Amino acid sequence: MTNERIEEYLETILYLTNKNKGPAKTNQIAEELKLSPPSVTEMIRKLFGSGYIKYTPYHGVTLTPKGCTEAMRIKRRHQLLETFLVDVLDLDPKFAHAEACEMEHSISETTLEKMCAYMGHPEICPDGNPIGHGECCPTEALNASYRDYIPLSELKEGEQGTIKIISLTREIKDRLSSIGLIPDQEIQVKRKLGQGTLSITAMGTEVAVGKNIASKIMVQSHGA
Amino acid sequence: MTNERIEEYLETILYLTNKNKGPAKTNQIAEELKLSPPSVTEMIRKLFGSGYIKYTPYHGVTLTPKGCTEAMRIKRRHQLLETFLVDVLDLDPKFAHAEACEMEHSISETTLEKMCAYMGHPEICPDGNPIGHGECCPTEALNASYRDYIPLSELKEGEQGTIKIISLTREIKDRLSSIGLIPDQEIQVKRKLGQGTLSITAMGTEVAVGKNIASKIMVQSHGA
DNA sequence: CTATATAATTAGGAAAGCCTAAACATGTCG
DNA sequence: CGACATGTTTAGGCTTTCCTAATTATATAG
Repeated sequence: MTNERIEEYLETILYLTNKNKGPAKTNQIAEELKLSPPSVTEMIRKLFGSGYIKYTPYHGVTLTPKGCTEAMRIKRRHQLLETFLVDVLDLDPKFAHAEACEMEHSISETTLEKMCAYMGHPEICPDGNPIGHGECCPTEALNASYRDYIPLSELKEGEQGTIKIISLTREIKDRLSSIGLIPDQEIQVKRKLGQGTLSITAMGTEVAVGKNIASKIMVQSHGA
Repeated sequence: MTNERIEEYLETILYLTNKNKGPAKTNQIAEELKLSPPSVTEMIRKLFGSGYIKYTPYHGVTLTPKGCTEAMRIKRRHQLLETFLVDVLDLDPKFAHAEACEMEHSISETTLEKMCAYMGHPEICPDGNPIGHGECCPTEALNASYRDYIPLSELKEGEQGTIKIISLTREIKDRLSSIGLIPDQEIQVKRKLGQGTLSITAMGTEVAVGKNIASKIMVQSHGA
């Protein structure tokens, strides 16, 4: 089982190789993790020795299939935790992200699965990114779907979309259906009333949607 | 802020001084934490240096007010987490205890409070112990109330009790009231149907209560 | 093609926690 | 009272992960 520090490095390397569309550099990793470059070089050697990364001195690092599988596993934990913290416990998204970073290393697979089940197996994160399933090396397609889903509160006036209530708890689903909104429903934004509060048409009827809930309903935009 | 290892030691010392009704011995701590005695001696010196414990070489350790406050804070986190894992996520109580041990060090105060609120500010743990509030050095009274509350599933045939649904989630409260059970209600066990399933009378009417839910309803027993 | 800026690595060392083996206290039993 | 079993501490060492300072490799601009 990988330990906490190794997990942190692998996660960062996954993030950077995706961002770079190429190897992660020593200095980048150091900056990301707020460490000195020599510390990173040292750990790189260790990760290489354990078969998690490919590594050419002076040229940077990419994940091996083994390392990528591990990194994706951690990313999934992070995303599920983040989703749970935001959707169930109603934490501030930014705070939830930081908290998930802390918790993702100590939570067990069992507990994570229970959380996942409790939320109804969400497929997207509060930040709009799809939640992985441990598959190896994220494909272009997966990356392309980034931000496919956005919170309802971010739709512009006049814009249309489809509701995707994939990641919400029973509680929020209930509140939603009580105001007449259901998954896969076509909606159009009428007016933005400020601070995320808006007035939309759904199935021909006009509905007001409050700030808190609007930021939690993920929609797929179809433009104006 | 205390670190993870210090928290673990303080928690153990609180547990042992309570159990001993006297100082915690080096070997006890070592055994509890599965460490060698010299490692414990070393950490004891550190804790003493930071003012968390009183320490006389060869005689053992007690908590100072500072140490006790800290230990109680950690104990509360542990208990709240354990309650959350059992009552909300439906984890096996034994597993939840172990998991809480891992998570209690990384979860933030903010998240913990959100969990607490989500559960409706529970006052007892799934194990029947009262959840502390960070008060210093547990009193006799606090210890005396251990196991005042037991799961409904443990009431014997013919025994009476009062329902204390202090630590349950909305979900379970709903399931409860749907079968006609409410907090502070007087009940009497009619028959035990095996495996925790039982038939009880509440407000004059007979109700069947299933295994899962019976083990989560805490009651104060009044005897047969 | 060389001088130089930038990036990465080596060298050497520190702190935290852990270990084993050996020395040392303490309380008890004859 | 003294010897011994038990429990505790000292001595010395190991691993992990981090650091700074100095060195070396690479890429680029003139």
